[in-house]
Amino acid sequence: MKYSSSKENYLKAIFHLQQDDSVVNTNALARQLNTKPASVTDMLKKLKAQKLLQYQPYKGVKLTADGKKVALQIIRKHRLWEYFLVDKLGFGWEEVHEIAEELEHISSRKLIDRLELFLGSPRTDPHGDPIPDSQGKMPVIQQTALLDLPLKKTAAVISVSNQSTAMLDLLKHYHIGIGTKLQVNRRFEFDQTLEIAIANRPVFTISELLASNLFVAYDTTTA
Amino acid sequence: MKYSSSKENYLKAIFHLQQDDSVVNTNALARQLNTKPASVTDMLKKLKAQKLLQYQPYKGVKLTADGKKVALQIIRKHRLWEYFLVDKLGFGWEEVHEIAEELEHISSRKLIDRLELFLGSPRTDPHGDPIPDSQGKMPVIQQTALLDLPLKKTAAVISVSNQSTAMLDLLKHYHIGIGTKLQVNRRFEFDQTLEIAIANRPVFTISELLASNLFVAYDTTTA
DNA sequence: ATTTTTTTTTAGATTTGTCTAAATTTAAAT
DNA sequence: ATTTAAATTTAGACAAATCTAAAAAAAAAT
Ligand SMILES: [Mn+2]
Ligand SMILES: [Mn+2]
Ligand SMILES: [Mn+2]
Ligand SMILES: [Mn+2]
Repeated sequence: MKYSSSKENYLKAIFHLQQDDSVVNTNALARQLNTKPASVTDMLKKLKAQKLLQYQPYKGVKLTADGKKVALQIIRKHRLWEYFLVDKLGFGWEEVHEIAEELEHISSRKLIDRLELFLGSPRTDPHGDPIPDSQGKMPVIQQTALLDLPLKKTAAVISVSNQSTAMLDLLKHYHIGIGTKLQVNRRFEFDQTLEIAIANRPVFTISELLASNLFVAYDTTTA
Repeated sequence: MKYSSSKENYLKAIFHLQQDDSVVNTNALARQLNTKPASVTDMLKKLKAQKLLQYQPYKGVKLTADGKKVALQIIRKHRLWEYFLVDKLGFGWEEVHEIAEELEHISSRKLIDRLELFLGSPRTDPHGDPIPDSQGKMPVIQQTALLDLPLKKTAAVISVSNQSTAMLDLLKHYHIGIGTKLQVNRRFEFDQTLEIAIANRPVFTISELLASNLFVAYDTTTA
């Protein structure tokens, strides 16, 4: 029931790359983990021997129920620590990911359950991603792409799908974060740029690329 | 400037075994680290190559200034995390050591400095041991062995030199912890047992072995 | 001063996780 | 249907950290 940091990172990466019941390829994994395809193949054999994933040579890989369970515990730890770093220690949301990559491998179950309580059982991490509960159940958060938001409708940013430092830097520049309330004034046809309005601030425009990575929630009750 | 967990554990163990400028032997280190003497020799050669310690075959080992600096940073992290676990997450002081053994290897400097601030810059950990500051300077805490405490003098427990689970269990049983105020009523000559009095509690006796591992502070101003 | 015991080091293996280079399989293009 | 290209796996090597068994050095005992 105890796996190396390396194995935990593989399981987490596979989980993230695995949409629905699709299969994950060796090269994609190697890219995600900053390693070489040959190393991935080696590790897949070991994880298969531990029944954490299904794997047939050349045919890609998929987590078993056991593998998913482990992955979800790592994700739980990662996101709770991120919340701690931002909410309790005052870190910016763009600097916590790296540190959480280390903290997520601390093994004490009791520690993480108490941490959750201490934090007040938050439902999402600082990037808006849902935090699995201690059973590994991850709440599905209803979200709409910012690109699909009707004009002039106020909505709150609830998650960002790309969390690269470059992207988070840009969001910081615009002062956009999880919970920021905004609306789309108009769409410019020429380059698909969006004009954004935030209360008490001058309007500004953002690129389609940025918008495509922002997800929002808004009141859907019929007026 | 970044060392493996294993190397950090070696440096910390040597630091703890090294009184004043004395030399540490291979066997003592092996015992402390739950490893074999042959493994210790291997590692000492690597640490010497990194100039973290002075080592001549058969002649024992001693930390260099650099080695001490690294050891003190690990000790700082260990004790701050222990404080966090007890003070913020509500752990008992006897259950935090193991978890801190893992947390002490998290590398972010910024994390530990912010943690210290968040905790209010405590001067000692839950076991009464002093916490080195970010420069690695460790405050010396004036302490007296409980065995040397004059009879009927009230004193506060400030540290325990043996932190085995067995010992901490026993202290828990007696409801003795850091900060507990007590006095020694009398010493029994036959087995050197001490009779202890704590306000609002029946008196009880403790063994000489236990007493020899307890350190206290008391008012030394002349009456 | 030898002999015996203890401590420490060396020699040679092992495990885990990684890599490069070469071989193999699968997929795409002609 | 071949040929070419891309993806994946194998073969062999390496670094880190550990171990067992044997050799060597130092310390203790006679
Ligand atoms: Mn990680
Ligand atoms: Mn996150
Ligand atoms: Mn440790
Ligand atoms: Mn402690």
